Amino acid sequence: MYGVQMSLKYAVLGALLEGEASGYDLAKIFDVSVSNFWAATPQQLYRELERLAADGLVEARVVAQDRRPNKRMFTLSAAGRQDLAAFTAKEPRPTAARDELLVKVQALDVGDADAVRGHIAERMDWARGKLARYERVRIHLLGGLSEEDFLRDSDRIGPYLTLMRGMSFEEENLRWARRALEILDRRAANRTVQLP
Amino acid sequence: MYGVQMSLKYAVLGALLEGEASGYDLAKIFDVSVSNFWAATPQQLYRELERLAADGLVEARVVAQDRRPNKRMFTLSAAGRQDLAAFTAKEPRPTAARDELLVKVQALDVGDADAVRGHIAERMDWARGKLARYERVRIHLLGGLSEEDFLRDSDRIGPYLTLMRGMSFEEENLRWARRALEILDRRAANRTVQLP
DNA sequence: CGCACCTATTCAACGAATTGACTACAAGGT
DNA sequence: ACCTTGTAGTCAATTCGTTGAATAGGTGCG
Repeated sequence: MYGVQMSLKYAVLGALLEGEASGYDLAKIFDVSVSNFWAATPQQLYRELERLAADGLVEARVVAQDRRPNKRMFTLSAAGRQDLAAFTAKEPRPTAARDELLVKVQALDVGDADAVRGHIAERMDWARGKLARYERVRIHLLGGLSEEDFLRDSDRIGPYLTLMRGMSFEEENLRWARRALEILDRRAANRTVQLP
Repeated sequence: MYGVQMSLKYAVLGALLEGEASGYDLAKIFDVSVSNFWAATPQQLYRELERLAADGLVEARVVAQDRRPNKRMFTLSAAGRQDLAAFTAKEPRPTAARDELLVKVQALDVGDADAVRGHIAERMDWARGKLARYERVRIHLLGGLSEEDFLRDSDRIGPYLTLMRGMSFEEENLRWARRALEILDRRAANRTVQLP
């Protein structure tokens, strides 16, 4: 039935902990937060929801709307919740990184260093944008509480912890990129001096 | 011929900038450094090398060994080097994250919080090990020079920049994990006090 | 008035990735 | 003699991921 690469399944079940959602809703939720640690396209989500429904891990109902296409809303079933809980106890497999920018950085010395410089600068813009969106999500999660109170009293801190991770990841991205640009610029300056 | 997801191709070509290597060698190189930004299994590498050779981007020669199976050694061809250089100029696609640990952290509140705590602690051990190995690679890359001298004078800084990224990524991992454990432990302590 | 974008999903096709099993031989230890 | 680990790969099956396109009405903008 399922391969070993089944985290998408649990990423979806985990997202449904927030409440009932359509495939379209999930696509948006993934876009703003889940994609930070598990990216998925809408097609993947629709397919996965189909399977989860077939396996009884989610319950589906069709909601007719006027002025809009029908939508199917999904909720976590008791079996789904149990499956998700059991999943948390199993060893996670190590992270598999996939960053095309770094493939380009690796080859920078035989390639177009200026273009790569540009890519790094764009990555910084992207990271700043992501951080701003994360900060909004954070405010929303806290719901008026201080971080300390929230983390002590809330009965649902998982999403906050993963959000913290997303934020510090992007901050780290920025730090690295700043340093890399500094290094590239210093070298570019040296080159122009040494080649009259 | 090729899809749009072609970074593995360039990760391999980039790794061959270091010199001639067999599929087996590449698997080891990926394991210690490249996998930090582009993970690949040996099977993927063998398949990719086959294709690269067919396309004339690498040159292959069979080396007969006694007491060992034959091996095929690959070198970057002029065409391969050009292709790699052209690749660096193109827009990189955004990073796609895949971290199963964070899927578990997200669902921690309905799952086995102690087990997840354990997974985070293991991730810290892993990160510390990775950092130690990176530090050895760093010393090797510097070849006796100070970082400043190396970054100013070397004609190949790409690998150093990606290594920096790998190191700061793991350091960030550690910082996040420490904070997460702190939070989980504080909550666990509160629970035992409040449930007599 | 028209055009582009948003909601909401489905389908088809293809390419990429993952897993497990299998082949061989060598070196080193118990 | 046996077992494990390391070298150096290949093959087949299946799952996963990606892209493009089709459907179909609604909303906002100039």
